Amino acid sequence: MAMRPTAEPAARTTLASPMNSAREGSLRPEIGFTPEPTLVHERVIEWFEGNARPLPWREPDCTPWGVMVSEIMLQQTPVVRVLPRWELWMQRWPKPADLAAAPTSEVLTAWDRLGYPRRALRLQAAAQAMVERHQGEVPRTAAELRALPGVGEYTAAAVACFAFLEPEVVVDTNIRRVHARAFTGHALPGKTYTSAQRRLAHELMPAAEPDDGATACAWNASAMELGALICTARAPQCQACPVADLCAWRAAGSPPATQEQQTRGQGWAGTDRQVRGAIMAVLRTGETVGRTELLDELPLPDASQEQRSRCLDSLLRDGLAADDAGQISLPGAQGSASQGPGGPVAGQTAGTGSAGLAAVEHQAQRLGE
DNA sequence: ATCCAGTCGT
DNA sequence: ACGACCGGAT
Repeated sequence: MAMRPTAEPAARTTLASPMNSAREGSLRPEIGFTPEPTLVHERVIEWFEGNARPLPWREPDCTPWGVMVSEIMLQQTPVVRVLPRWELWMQRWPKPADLAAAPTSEVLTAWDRLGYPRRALRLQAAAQAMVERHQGEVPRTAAELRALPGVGEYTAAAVACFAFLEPEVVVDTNIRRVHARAFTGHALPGKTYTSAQRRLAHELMPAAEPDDGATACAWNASAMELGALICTARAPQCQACPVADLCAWRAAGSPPATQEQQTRGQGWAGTDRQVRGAIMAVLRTGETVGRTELLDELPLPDASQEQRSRCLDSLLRDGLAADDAGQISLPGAQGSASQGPGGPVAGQTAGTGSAGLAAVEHQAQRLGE
């Protein structure tokens, strides 16, 4: 696992591909032109070396805990909104044990307006589970990570890969889109992650030596970054894409997304999510208020009494709020202690400037020490 | 209205 | 497999 700093980048090693034997691609009747994965790997990884954003959780000195915190915060949340919260979070709770011992009210306040605050609850529950089951350390394997609260298929693979260089198949919304365009020839991947897409993602992984996760991780990080910066959902920057000439979607004439591929909007105004968010915004100020006053002061004139009440009850059930004899506040002490029936959701149970592949290499170094 | 490094319960 | 779950920006 240990890689010397002067070692040749993993991307330079020969990449074997199980798919096509042709040098540049193949013509499949039902799809059209399909590029040779090996060539795409080489191009995208090289592009990543010079174009990756210098994100702190990709720095060589970032701990696995820092990687994990970033992955949770980044769920359905853009990088620019995560950055400041992540910095404060890591400064305040540099290890899982620190977060595990923190008052939940402080955890939710620090989460601020990142959205989906149940993620903060689950992250604290995950930290507590790591203290109990993993000696306060972030576990190394995707299977162990997957068992933690708030860690799904994507996050388990991402933490195992980016923090420990495990050769996991990482598939997020960016990567699904890159695959859909470059290899399947579709404008968008569709709403649901299908088994066919999962199979394709596995087939597309570079086949490196069994013990070398660096190449797999470089491909994961590179494809993700390409989707985030170039192969974006709308107005992709194909003129700056390193594989524009290999892209199946481009080869097909860049057909627009079909109705099937469109993602239905979730809506916001008038939803319970908006009302819950408004309640949480009040509680985050640190205020402790009577149930009636709290519901009355919500800045949502269109929300019915019934909806307000229902949303507060759901927050109490989720462990995002606490009710002390009619006085509502953020939940006080650590995580699971005194909650309503059922308990809280959490329950128990790049080198500085250019970063890029250099960061992956440095991670390898650190792990080898 | 759509998108964003998704997860969870039904 | 589908909907709920936050919030800001385009």
